[in-house]
Amino acid sequence: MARRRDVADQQRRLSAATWSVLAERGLPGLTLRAVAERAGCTTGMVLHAFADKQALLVHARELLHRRTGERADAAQAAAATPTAALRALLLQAASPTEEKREEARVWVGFLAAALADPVLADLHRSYNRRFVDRVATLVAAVRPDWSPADRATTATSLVALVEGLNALAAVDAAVYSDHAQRAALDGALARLEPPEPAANA
Amino acid sequence: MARRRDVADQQRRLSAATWSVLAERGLPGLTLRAVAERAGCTTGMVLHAFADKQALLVHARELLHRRTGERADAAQAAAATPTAALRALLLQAASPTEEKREEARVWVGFLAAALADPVLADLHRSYNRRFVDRVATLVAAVRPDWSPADRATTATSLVALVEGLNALAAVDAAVYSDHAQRAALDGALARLEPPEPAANA
DNA sequence: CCGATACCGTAGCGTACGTTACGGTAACGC
DNA sequence: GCGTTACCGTAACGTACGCTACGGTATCGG
Repeated sequence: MARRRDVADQQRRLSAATWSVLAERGLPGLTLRAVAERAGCTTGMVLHAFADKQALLVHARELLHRRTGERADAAQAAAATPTAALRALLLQAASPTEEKREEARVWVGFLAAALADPVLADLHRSYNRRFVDRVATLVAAVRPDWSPADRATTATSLVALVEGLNALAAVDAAVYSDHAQRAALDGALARLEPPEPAANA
Repeated sequence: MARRRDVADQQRRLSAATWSVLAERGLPGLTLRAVAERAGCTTGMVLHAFADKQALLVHARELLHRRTGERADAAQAAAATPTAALRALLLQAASPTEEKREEARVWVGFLAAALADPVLADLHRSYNRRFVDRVATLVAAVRPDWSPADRATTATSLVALVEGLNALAAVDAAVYSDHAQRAALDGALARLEPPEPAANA
């Protein structure tokens, strides 16, 4: 062995460069040359660290999942009740932060890329199902009286609404404004909270 | 002038070839060479009819809009009441037809492409707002007692839910099955139909 | 019946991409 | 201290893309 440089630091710098390119140029702009230029190295080193373009794509997809996952964890942890946690988890996805807009754009890009790339499609399914499970768990905590089928339907509906809002807001921020997104989620969440814990029907 | 061949027929054949390529290879596969090969001609003629790659993209985007618009018209026309029309319009978007899966995939591709192409972004905004207006009109007919703000929120929510379901179903048909999509839309539409036309609250 | 003209196929240019082969260089073992 | 070895920059190859220049061909006007 010889010349052992800081592999972890390289990986970190490449991750930062990858996300920087993704946020600025979108997924079609995520070329090996762009990542190398942003990281201050050459394509040789990038391919030495990733071996393949698809490995870079998988890494970038994991970056997106980690970002959204950490934010979801934080939103859930800050809430006291399951109802508040569910609300925080979903509303956190509809915020006017530029960081969120970046993530929404990147998410749309990966969604489109997954249509032609089976590996990315598997990743997308896995991550999305994890999100659905997260929402379904909170829904079960909020409404344990509902049937599992109803809870599952509610969870998938909420996820579809959130992702739909994010995807549409990425292109039309005027119609799908922050206010519109919050109002849409409030309306959907209203079906979970009965006005009074009285007798059913 | 000399040699006037059937321009309309050429346009029709190119449209069919364009959609065929789009459905099969997705938007990244929509190259001039692919369209030419599918239409049985060469890139020279394609560029003679479209002058530019972006003109082909715009034409393809209009094709998608026309397809979805015609289907929406048919769904609305077959319904008797505004409630049924709204339901038919939204449910029509959630059907197990392979044709619909194609359209959903193409829609996702154009959504992602709009993030980097201002022309496609304008088209997307225009078409999507037309869809929102269509839904909003039906919502206004169903619930004239609601405020315009509530009706607008409901319309954008329904559109976001439908597009989110379609986009997610394009990648994960198991979780977002036909049954799941119908159940999600039924739940969202339930908020529009009060159980009895009794007094408010 | 023939020249002019609109049409379109052929071929290729320039570019950017992923990928690879190779050489230089710096670090570790002995 | 030096040879070995891992590491990475350089350069280029092959491919596919959008696009264009040019020439052949079929069609219409006279």
